[in-house]
Amino acid sequence: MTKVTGSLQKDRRYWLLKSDADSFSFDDLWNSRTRTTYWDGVRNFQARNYMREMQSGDQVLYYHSSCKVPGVYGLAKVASLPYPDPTQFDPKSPYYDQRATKDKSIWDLVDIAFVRKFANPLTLTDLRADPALKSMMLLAPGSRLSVTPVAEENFAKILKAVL
DNA sequence: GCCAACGTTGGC
DNA sequence: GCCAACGTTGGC
Repeated sequence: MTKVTGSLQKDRRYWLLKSDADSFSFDDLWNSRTRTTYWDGVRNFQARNYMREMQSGDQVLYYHSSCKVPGVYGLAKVASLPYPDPTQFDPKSPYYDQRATKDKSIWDLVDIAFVRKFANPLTLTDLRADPALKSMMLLAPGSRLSVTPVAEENFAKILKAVL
């Protein structure tokens, strides 16, 4: 019997990350000293599981939610392997999780680095207007996941539309 | 600010 | 393991 589990894992190298524009926008990332941030505070298991699949260099669409014009505002990339989210251990953090121990991290994160800003965002309306993008997880009815994989062809289409 | 959709929690 | 209650998300 050959064990094939590992090789069957889908090769996802493109992602969409949602950020509440009020808390940390793409401009905040641009204006930060290192132009890199750690994506803390993910507290949804499915989102976490996607994050655990991330590899350094994966490309990231940076999406603003809960704002006047929701949409993709810039391009970023994964700049680390997944590692424990330190806020889960901090009783003073709103993201504190008392179930987590240093030996058993429940919530993981990756570093995200700025790549480039778009002259104009590709808005949610734009995304919905393109039938080719209909399969995007972001656009699924009722979808609230803050971390979703993006198919390579969709990623290419979005970049082409915006650059 | 509203509200529909979703995830999580906890009583049973 | 069901499911009601609750909290959160996020577009509008």
